[in-house]
Formats: sequence, C-alpha cells, structure tokens
Amino acid sequence: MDVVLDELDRAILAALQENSRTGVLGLSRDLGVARATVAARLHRLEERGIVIGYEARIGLTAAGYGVQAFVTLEIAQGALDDVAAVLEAIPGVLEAFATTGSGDVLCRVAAASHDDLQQTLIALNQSRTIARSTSVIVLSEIVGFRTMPLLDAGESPRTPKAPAYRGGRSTVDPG
Amino acid sequence: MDVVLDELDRAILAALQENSRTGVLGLSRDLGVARATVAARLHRLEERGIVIGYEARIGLTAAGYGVQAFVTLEIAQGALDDVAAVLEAIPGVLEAFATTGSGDVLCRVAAASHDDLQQTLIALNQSRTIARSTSVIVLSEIVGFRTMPLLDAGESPRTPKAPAYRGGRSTVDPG
DNA sequence: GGTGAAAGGTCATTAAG
DNA sequence: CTTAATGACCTTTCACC
Repeated sequence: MDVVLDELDRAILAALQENSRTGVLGLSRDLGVARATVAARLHRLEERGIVIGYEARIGLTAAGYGVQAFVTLEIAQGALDDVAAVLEAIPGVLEAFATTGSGDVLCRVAAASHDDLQQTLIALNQSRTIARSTSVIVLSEIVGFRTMPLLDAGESPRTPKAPAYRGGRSTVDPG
Repeated sequence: MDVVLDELDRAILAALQENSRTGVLGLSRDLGVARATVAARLHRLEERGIVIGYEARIGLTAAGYGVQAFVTLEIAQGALDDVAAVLEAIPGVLEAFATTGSGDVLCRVAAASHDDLQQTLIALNQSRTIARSTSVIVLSEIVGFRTMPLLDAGESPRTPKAPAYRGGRSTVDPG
C-alpha cells in the first residue's frame, strides 16, 4: 500500500464530495466502472477511515445564523483537557482546534446576530478554563470548503525531499 | 414565516447532519412523521438554501493529509477581488474567509507533511496579491464540526434586546 | 443477474391557522 | 380560505444475495 489513494479512489471521493447521496450504482455509471468495484472501493475507504460519514451541507446564513467568527482562546494553565467539554456546551461553537501560536485554541463560532455572538463570547469568557479570547468576524466567504483539490490533483500527496525554501514573507507563529 | 426553522425542520436537519444518506423513508420512520411531510419539508429546506447539498465527510489524516494549518493573509491594496482565484489555484487551500482583524483573509490549509505545507505557504507568498502570511498549525481537533447544537436547541436563533455585557476579557480585533 | 425494498412523484382527503 | 399533514397509489431505481 504505497499510495494512499489511487485515481479511482479520488474519483469516488470527489463524486461523493459533490453529492453524497449518489449510490454505488450511480457512481459506477458516472465513473464507467463496474458496480462491484465501486462497492469494494467504498467499503475499503470507509474501513480505512477516509470516508467517515455523510452529512448535509447547511447554509448557515439561510438557517438564521448569519454571523460567523473565529475566536482564538488562551487556555488557563493545565486546563486544556477541560476545554472540549466547555466548548461543546456552548451552542454556537462549530469546531475547535488546538494550535501553535500565541493562542492555544482556535474555534469557529456561528451566531444569529452580533448580539448573539456577543452572548457566545461572554459564555466563553465566563469559563475559568479560558483566560482570554480574541475574535475576528467573518465578512465573507472567499473559498468554500472543498477537499476535491486535494483529491483530484492526479498525484498522491507530495512530500518533497528538498524543501527549496525561497520565500521570506511567511511566518509560523512559534507560540 | 416568523421563525426560520420549526422543530420538525430541526429534527430533519439534525438527522441529516448525522447521516445524509438516510432517505426520506428512514427519516419519516425515525421521526414518526408521514413520508410526504418529510419530503415536502426537505424540498422547502432545499429551496430556501438551508440544505445546500450532501457531502461525504472525509478523514483528512487517513486520506494522507495529516497536517492542517490556519493561515492569516494580508492582501495587497485593492487586490481582494483577485484573491479567490489565487487561493483556488492552490490545492491545499480548503476554505478562506475575508475577516476583520489585522489580517484580511483567514484560510484553512491541508497538507501531507510539514514540507508540503511549506510548499503551500511558498505558493501563497509568491502571489503578488498576498503581502504577508502568518500561520498557526493545528495540533489536534478539540471539537469536530457540528451544526446540531444550533439546530436542536429547541429555540429559534436568539436575538436579545439587552446585550447585558458583563465580561471584559474579550477582544474583537478592529483591524 | 434477479428480487425485495426503498426512493421519488402525484393526488384526494382531512385538519388547522 | 389558505396552508400543511397524511395515507395511498404509482413507477423507477437501488442494494443485497
């Protein structure tokens, strides 16, 4: 198993990325592959954890949550383990990641209005596991979520031996 | 149409959020509602742009993209319109948002390795529309993406009249 | 490849606002 | 009277063996 995904895997994933309700038969028609082949591939992708599940894509704005923000959290000493529970208890928190950088956690928040966002931020700051928060508000979506460019690039993930660093304007926050 | 989503809508969305392959029949069984009703609701949700589509959830790590980062970009004067095309041309860029704050754009990047991430950052910085970038690397996922807490909260999006601001540790970066 | 099940569409009836 | 929910019927399609 040298390469993680071959071309057929990528094609299946790309198709499911566009419409996860396409069944095995539909995929086999679209891709010109036998149904049994597609079924076997799909099972393998699920077993390997590459396809985790199938979800509806929801238009947050249309659903009444027109405000989004990214909130950087500084976590109190030794409280990182408790943060998950705190964040999950707050309805507006969509996802959260531990990161490098001057903040410890970056989380994405949705709210119905700026007032609602403020309530969420207050809820965050009232937790003693969170020492400080900094928010940036989303003004518009420039690129919508997509994994296809990763998947249909034709090549496997590149891992160059020679970094060949030429730029100089990039900064990785060391924390 | 006072409230955006009623309880049945929320239940349907929450179920589809967990498994978008559950069909109309399965939903009607699980929710104890007639098939035609669920179908009508679903059509309405799609027409209103609340259900945009159905996608596979992909395990990026299992798919060979074990490195994720959030990159803040400062955009060159007047080049914001060109950024979308630039970012879409770079395979690792999953999504991007124009935001308030000292950076202009926040984008989410996936890569196969740190070397691969570096290549992506170099690609970003080589574009003349991008003046500077700052990255934080994702160490772990604390809260996975979820919209359910927004949807099954039982109430419609709250929009309080009295902000009732009590906290003081929160900062919204003015840019 | 065949078969039982499920999906999607339409419609008349009924209930509720 | 308008809107929504329901059960019934139909045809096509799919998934499993």
